[in-house]
Amino acid sequence: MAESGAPTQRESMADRIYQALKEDIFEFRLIPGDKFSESDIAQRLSASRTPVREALYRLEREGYVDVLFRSGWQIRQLDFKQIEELYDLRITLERAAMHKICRLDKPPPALRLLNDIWNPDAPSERAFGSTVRALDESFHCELVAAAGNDEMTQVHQRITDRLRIVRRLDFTRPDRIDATYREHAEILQALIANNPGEAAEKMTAHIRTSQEAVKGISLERIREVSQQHRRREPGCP
Amino acid sequence: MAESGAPTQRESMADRIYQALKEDIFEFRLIPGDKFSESDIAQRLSASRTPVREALYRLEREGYVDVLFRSGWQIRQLDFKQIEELYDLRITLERAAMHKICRLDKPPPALRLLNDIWNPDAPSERAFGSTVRALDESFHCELVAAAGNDEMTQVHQRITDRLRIVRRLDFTRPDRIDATYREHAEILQALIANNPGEAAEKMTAHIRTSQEAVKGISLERIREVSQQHRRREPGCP
DNA sequence: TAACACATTCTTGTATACAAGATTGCAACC
DNA sequence: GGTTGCAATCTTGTATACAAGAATGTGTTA
Repeated sequence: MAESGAPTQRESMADRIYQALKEDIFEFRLIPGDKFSESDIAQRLSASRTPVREALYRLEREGYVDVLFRSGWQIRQLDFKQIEELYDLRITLERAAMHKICRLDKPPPALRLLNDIWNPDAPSERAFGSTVRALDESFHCELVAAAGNDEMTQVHQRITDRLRIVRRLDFTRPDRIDATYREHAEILQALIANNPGEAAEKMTAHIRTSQEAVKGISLERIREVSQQHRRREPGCP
Repeated sequence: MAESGAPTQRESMADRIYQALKEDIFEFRLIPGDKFSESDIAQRLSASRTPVREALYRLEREGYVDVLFRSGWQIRQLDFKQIEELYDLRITLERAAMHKICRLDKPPPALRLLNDIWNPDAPSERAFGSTVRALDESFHCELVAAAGNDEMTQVHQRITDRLRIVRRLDFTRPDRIDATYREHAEILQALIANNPGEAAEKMTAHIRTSQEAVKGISLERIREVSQQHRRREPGCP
């Protein structure tokens, strides 16, 4: 649905700023601890403070930034307890999705489509690097969406966004990529065989692996990656 | 925790307006379909448009109002599919909470406290009417909180808020109050007996009952109740 | 009466002005 | 050097001004 039918309003300035800032965070151009003021952003993005504030408050409610009363804004620090809890909640939702999918009248088309990706006939069709990361994310999101509860899908999407930053630091080791293909394939097989219990167990184990990998992350690691990114695409803030 | 220790900032105007509007919605002073402008609210609450907008956008993201481009704001219509999905998600979360509670090292104190309320030694200690409604809400919220995942608790709280409007129209028939006491007591007994499966099943059935009761709700019913409220406390918008 | 044209009013979205207070830099002093 | 006092600057929170366009009411015409 590109450019959906209702052109009630062009994308507002506030939306653009929101998107831009969120991308800055995901791309490590803004990292935890970075401080800035509303005027900084407004100047950089050629806007006034009003839409900037709107975007920032949205990001604040979603957990990405903190506002310090009369002392500027700050990219929120990593909170490892929170990350654990978000993973935990993700597991709860995705397990529930497994059961819901198996209770559907007929298997959703997404199952076949995903199976084509993760059970490729020719192993050479496998993707690499950052593509796998994006594919992995959409695997989980599409499975939850296939369960048919939009509210659940939205909550899950918000969690996925929130965890993207730390997950970007994983997904480097090739053995994990191999394992991801294998585990996704097994989950899909269990779903197609209408075995929700097995699918849920395999999904739990799969996510726990990711959760474990993320535990080693530190602010230093983020700084490193941020530096690498900056060197590759210079001229940014 | 009244007036928590960090007086970093007095409650902002935007916060006050947000709370006031949310209460207006919960108390049926604003009902689905009602239209108004930012200036209306600003004048009524003696503020400027800026904090009003902030509050409104927050309410919009939480699903309570819609902004119509250059045509004012509107209390969001009831969406029965969404209500179904929210109930469904609530069941998912509360079932998960049952299992989490039983996996804790030792039973949380909340269990005993809740048991004192819902398994009262003397049946005469039972609460009535709107008190039961509030107690029921906190029963569910506190159980989820007892599971120990703050992120889950927050998501659940948001869902609870969102469903409060329709749940207020339930909880009138005395037989439902009796049943609520019985069902809550049974859930707590199952938890104390460390039987998560049974607790989850009973919780599911309990919530489904509420979900069914809510299905009969219509906009007309809300209008009626709104009129009653207005008559009782006149002088409001 | 019904329908159309036009002008007025109203609405949001954005930009800017102002207020209260936090932060910071610097000079003076021990 | 280390600390204190103070003023200049910066910051958010709120109020207001303006712009583009939607909604509405009114007068006119048939």
